[in-house]
Amino acid sequence: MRVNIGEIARRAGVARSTVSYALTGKRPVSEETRQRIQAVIEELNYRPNAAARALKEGRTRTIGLVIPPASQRLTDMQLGFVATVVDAAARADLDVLLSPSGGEHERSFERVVTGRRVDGVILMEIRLEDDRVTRLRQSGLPFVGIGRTSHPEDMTWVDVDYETLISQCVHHLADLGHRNIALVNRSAELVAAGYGPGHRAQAGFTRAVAQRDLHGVHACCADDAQAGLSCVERLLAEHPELTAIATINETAITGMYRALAQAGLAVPKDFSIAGVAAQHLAENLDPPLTSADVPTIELGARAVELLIQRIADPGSTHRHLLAAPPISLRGTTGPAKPRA
Amino acid sequence: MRVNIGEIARRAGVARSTVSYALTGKRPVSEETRQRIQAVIEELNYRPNAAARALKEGRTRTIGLVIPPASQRLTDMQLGFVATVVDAAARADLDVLLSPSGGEHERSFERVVTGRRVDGVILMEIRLEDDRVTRLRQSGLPFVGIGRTSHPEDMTWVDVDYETLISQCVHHLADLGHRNIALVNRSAELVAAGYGPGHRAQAGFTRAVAQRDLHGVHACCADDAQAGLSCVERLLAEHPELTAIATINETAITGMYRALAQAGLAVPKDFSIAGVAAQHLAENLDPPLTSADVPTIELGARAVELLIQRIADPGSTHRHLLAAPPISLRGTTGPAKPRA
DNA sequence: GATCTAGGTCGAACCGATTCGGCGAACCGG
DNA sequence: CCGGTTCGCCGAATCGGTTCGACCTAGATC
Repeated sequence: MRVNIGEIARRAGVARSTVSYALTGKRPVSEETRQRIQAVIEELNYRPNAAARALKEGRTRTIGLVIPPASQRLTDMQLGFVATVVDAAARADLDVLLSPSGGEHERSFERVVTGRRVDGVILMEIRLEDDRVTRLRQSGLPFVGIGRTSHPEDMTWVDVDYETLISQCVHHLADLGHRNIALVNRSAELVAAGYGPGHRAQAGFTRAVAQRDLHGVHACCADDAQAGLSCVERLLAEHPELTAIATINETAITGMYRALAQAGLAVPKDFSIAGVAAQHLAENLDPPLTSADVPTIELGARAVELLIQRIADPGSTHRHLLAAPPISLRGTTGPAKPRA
Repeated sequence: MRVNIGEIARRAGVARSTVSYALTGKRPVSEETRQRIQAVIEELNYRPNAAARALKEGRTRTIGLVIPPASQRLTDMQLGFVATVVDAAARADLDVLLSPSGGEHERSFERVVTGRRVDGVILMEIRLEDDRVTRLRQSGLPFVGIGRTSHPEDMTWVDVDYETLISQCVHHLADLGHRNIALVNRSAELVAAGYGPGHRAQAGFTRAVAQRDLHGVHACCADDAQAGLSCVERLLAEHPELTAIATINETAITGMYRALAQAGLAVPKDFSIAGVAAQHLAENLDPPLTSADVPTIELGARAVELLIQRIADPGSTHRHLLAAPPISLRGTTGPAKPRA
């Protein structure tokens, strides 16, 4: 049942190399022979064995996509990245090997990196100090980060400019008269582990707060609605002066809404909230969130594009793309109104 | 820079085969030699080339996961399946090759199926009549469906028993006194294309409505919040007698909530709603949805398990798993109250 | 008409692993 | 001391492609 190139060659009455050339077009083959070969191929529904080809060619036509451990749910933004990476890769006739990293999944990452299973890697959820980056670098495998480390010059990446975006959120709120603003970050563990967006958002927040001479509160919050609810409950109780929230924690937003509603605060009349989120999520919240819509589609596609370039020319200089989309006003921010 | 088994053998002063045996343990190797080999391997950080191994062994230690085209957003439930499949596969030291199918991505599916890139396939989003199933069957590649066709006996699958579950939802609502209930299905195109859950949910709905002598309305609704909103607006206008909704459309639920709120209907006081959804989603909605929580973790893990069995013994009899989890009451259903 | 060129094809080497048959040395019992 | 095992290792074949050098034939060139 296993049909290989030798079988095709035999039935077509030619050498194996001729079949190969007919397929790849790397040397001319007479029209007549080509058609004979093609007929046999279609009759037997032959496709070259990917492993054999990979072995000889030294490349697998596959890229690795390293995602956060699957057990922890992906955020909407991460999901957007995965979807567009897969999409862009398929468009370039590349397959995508999914590899959860972190925790118990070290083996998977190792296999992908050192087993030459892929031609290159796209790395998500990068930490400021990230040993996966170190591993990839020393392995010589081309890779592109969605996110960047604290020394981002000597690697290729695309990233969201959380620092600027959160800063813009704060300025926007300040323009509306808010003086007491909280930043709801992602989980304390994630931030402690050196999660880049967490740190950069905090930096942008601190900067903007200082520039506008505001009072800022920083809070970490686990990635689920329940955590968002209790986090905002606590903030409201401990900081009665707060009138607005800026956040990068997509997953907790519905919980935040709930906490505000339970506290009798209407959005945006009594309380404002703005953030950085996937457009899809922001639009589908109730009410739709005023947010900087992260262009996951463009970033994901660009990441694949950059990776393809790196694979083609591993020595090329590193390129970067830092996205800072404008804030879309969707009505969750309004003039400041001191709380009762 | 490329270190292969020959290099290891040379440095360790043994034959290549000996290195191989030391690695796989398929033949005894003296402790002394083993350690010498091991030392060299660690020094050079050697890992066997996956393509070469796959070529010789005839298997890739990789499974394919065929997902709906990436451009269309995955539902929470689908995302849950992907996550748990990846997780379970990693646990079994299998890699996962992601392949979007449908639309423009036919090539990707073909590559995966006929190029022997994978040892087996998990197929999501199966239609009642599905040519991908036909293709897989004729290719002889082991596969497991998450979902099933209209002739489900001769394939291996796990699935959610939408028919029973929606029927239970209707009975639950009828028990609460509701007499006029709508089923909000997924998109008309999806149902028209023979999307199994859509048809089976409709069948269960029709059955239960008949059994309890109710008045039932069936509506299709695209997979987003906006569509949910307009769908329910329309239902409320055209069918003023409705007091409850049963649904399998996860993505549209927030929109439905919004429509009810805009119509001045409180849930569950004035209007009830129940459905089939991923537990994570149901719990995080506001208010949390009374729903049959699909055990994505168990189903995903079982699908991988069944696939591993099929790969090991392709001739084994087909097994099935039909999940019908109990309904979790979360407070979106209450006694019927005729609308004003 | 001899030489050159280009098209078309073949045969063999090669990619990096696994695996089978076999061989020498050590060991054993009789 | 000899025949038979067992242990440890080696060499070669193999998986299914790609690719390089070589060869043959026709047609073009001078």
